[in-house]
Amino acid sequence: MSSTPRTPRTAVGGRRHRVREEALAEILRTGRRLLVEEGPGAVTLRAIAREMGMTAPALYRYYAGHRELVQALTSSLYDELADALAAARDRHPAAGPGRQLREVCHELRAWALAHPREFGLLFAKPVADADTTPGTVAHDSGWRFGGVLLGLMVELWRKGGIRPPTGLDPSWAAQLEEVREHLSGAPVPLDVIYVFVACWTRLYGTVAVEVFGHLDFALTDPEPLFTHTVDEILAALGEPR
Amino acid sequence: MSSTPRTPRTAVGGRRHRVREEALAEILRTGRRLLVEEGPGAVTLRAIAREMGMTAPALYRYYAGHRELVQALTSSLYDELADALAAARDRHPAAGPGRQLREVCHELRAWALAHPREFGLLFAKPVADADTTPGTVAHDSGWRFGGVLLGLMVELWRKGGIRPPTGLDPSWAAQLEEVREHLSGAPVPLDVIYVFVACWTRLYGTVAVEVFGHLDFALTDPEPLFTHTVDEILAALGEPR
DNA sequence: TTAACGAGTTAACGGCGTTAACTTTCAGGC
DNA sequence: GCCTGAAAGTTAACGCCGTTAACTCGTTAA
Repeated sequence: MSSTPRTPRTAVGGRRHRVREEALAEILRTGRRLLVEEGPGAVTLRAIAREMGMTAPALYRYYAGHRELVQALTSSLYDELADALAAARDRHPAAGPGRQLREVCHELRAWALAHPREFGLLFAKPVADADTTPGTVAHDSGWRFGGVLLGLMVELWRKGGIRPPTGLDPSWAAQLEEVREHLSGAPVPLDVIYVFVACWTRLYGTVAVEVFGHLDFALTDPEPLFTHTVDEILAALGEPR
Repeated sequence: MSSTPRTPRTAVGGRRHRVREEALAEILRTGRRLLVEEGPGAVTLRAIAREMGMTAPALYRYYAGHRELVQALTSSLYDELADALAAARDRHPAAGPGRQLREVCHELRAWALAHPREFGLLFAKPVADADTTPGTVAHDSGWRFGGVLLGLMVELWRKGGIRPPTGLDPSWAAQLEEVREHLSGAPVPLDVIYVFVACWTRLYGTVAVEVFGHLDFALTDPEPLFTHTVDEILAALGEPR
């Protein structure tokens, strides 16, 4: 049995620690380049090591295996997407949550179209395919990403424009606690969260169906459809065009 | 160079032809079982051959390679899904296209939840990942599947309930010809096709986001959300609840 | 009857993830 | 200032994968 620790105890200030951080960053950089230039199938331990002038087993000093490396790459991409969305949100800080959410939606589509392979890695697969254990880092980064959308939706709810559908059987939504935990203490009612999820579903579907090419058969330019969908989403959140 | 023809010329009535057809069917059956029981990564030439008591190179008598085999599996799954949707459509033939489309939407979700791995193979990946050449059999089977939805939408359009959004810039939709070809001569206007695509996008997104587990964080039972979404889709097609 | 062909085999190549056993380099305590 | 131990990296190997080449065997059709 190998006695190598997963995360070696390098002094945080020391040189060794700095070199290790840079190696970790280069691994993710290389993996992403392979993902972008040659597709998800090319993100391979041996290929990454080759590009870095190393051999594959050396990567086990940094990640427990191929799956963990891809997981780390996924997390970093979630973070980057979250940053892009946050930047779009803060582009016009005084414009109000409606306008800001509109910007964020379009930024999501723009990011997906500019980085289709990355978007595919994040969203084009079952989040739990009997492999990825829940509660991982990817899960947290996913929350960072979704939090940008949720935060603006909460602001819109505070403005009072949301009219949740009446008569909804509240037989669902028991895990509200986790959502509320990530909403940092906003007592959002259940039916409003329902609206949030409905809007998120719609946004995701619109972007995914376009990026994954399932729309090529019908539309040459899906942009008007997207803008129209965002209009309807914002109308559902009490912010008509 | 190997001189083996891709599709040997076996007499269509003869015994040899029958045996070959059964072998082709068994390959797909085995591939699907591996997909369902062990995930997409287990659909392997060697594994399929092993299960069938053969060796991997023998499969090259039936498919040009791994990609073509998976493609054939994809097509057969599209066909099965199309059959399921058509059956749901014909369950209540006299109920009118609105009720029928409602049934079909719920059947789509039911099929996806009952066969998540298959659904993932069909929809959880870029349709053109620099590999799959367009115009293949999968493309045709995909049309068979989408045709069930499109057909009912056309019927709804004939009923006259659709109010397409006004003032849409028609800068999109040049490939209407291909859509019309598969609509078998129904002169559907552009803005109505726009409504079709918007509804299809919404339906796909709702099902996909649930099946791929991107909703687990918020909802324990997404069924009410789905029913509500179908209601809105049908309202957009002129068939309020 | 015989020649062609379909179906299947074995052997091999290169690439993959992963493990084991080894060497080298370097940081920190005596 | 040396020494020890851990971190970083190596080579070799195992079993998987897709794919190709060269071969055998049985059936079919002329």
